[in-house]
Amino acid sequence: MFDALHYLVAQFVPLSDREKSVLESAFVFKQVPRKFPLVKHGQIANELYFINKGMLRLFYENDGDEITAYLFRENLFASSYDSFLRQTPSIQSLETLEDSDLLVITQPKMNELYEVLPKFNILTRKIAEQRFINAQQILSSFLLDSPEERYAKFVEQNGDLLLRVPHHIIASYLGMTPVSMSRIRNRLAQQKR
Amino acid sequence: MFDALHYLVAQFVPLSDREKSVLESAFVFKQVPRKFPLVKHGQIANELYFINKGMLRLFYENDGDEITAYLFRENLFASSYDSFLRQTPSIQSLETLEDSDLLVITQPKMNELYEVLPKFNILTRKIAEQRFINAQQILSSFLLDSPEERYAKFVEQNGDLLLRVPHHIIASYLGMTPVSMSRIRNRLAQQKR
DNA sequence: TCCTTCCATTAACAATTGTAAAGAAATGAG
DNA sequence: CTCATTTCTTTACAATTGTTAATGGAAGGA
Repeated sequence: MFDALHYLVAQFVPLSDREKSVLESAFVFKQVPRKFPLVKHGQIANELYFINKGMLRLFYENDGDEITAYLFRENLFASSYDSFLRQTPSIQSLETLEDSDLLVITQPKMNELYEVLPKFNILTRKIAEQRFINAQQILSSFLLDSPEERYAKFVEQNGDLLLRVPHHIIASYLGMTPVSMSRIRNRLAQQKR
Repeated sequence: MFDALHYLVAQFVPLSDREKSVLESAFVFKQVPRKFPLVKHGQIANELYFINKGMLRLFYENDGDEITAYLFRENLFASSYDSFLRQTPSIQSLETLEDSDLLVITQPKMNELYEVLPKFNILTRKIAEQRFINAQQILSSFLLDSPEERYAKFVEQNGDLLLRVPHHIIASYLGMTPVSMSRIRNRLAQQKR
């Protein structure tokens, strides 16, 4: 149950067996169905999720329709970070896209871990740094690439998601409408022929 | 010379007079002219800058033309963060937009500070967190707002920069061409009448 | 001060995107 | 298995953006 978590943590900071069990005890296993709301916008996010199985989507609610901010797959930590970090009402919502197996840690448990296991500071800092670098990469794609190039890069890096995630959710993640994405798909398919 | 720096640091973590002087001694004052290159893309960024006076721009070089990634004004830390944090070749360039007064700290000096002044960890973590939240805000503007709304928000928050920074540099920061930004300015000006 | 370079706007045209609506196909819940 | 819902694509039209080029004006360096 904790294999994937330990594997990820080990990439950032090595832990002894005893430290590993301390880490494990801070998490609670939770199985949630598809379309399950984990954070609603306006609420304060007080849980951080490690995804053992399934998929989560972080999204904005913009007068009626939903705009994807990020897609989290297996073996990633997911949360409405700004809300979780600063304990402020979230401007985003977090929901499962599939039936999911999650390891859940609460904000109070996090603070306990910081005291008992100082190395945990390094882990969260590195995760935050990675999130920043990641956000910057996505941002650069909006500045440097055309919608067509942005879609092409997405397929390169996350092609499998086209079969797992509804296209209109991917389209809003790429900053375009489903109609426009369908046209781009058509254009690229014809270029290949 | 260090007033603004101390003021910013105090917002994150309180320092004693002795700690302040330790902090000061890690920085070197540097006066650089307009259009001075601080980091060239491909190089590893080994300096972090606090801006006492002037203005810096972080930008991508995309076959010939330059796309603004961020504009740094007075009283901010500036750097090609991903390169500085991970000591990898920078994909961005950093340059002054005006004659600038900078406080410079090198990567080795930073590491010394971490050891002598443990509180420094908190400071850099919070700065990194702020940068992430900031990047996410900009990204959300690309997902949620039209180019026209994006320009309007920029004017609200950074209107003074319209008089300090060439418009084509702002346009690329907003993900549009100077021509399109000029049209948007025209449209918004007519709505006011 | 003069001269060169840079800069902002405008125009015209092509290309792309958004919007609204409709239909076909796939999916999920009971 | 069946039916209602969701999802993807296509079409037609309006609106916006990108591109290229030209102009007048501002700014910077010697």
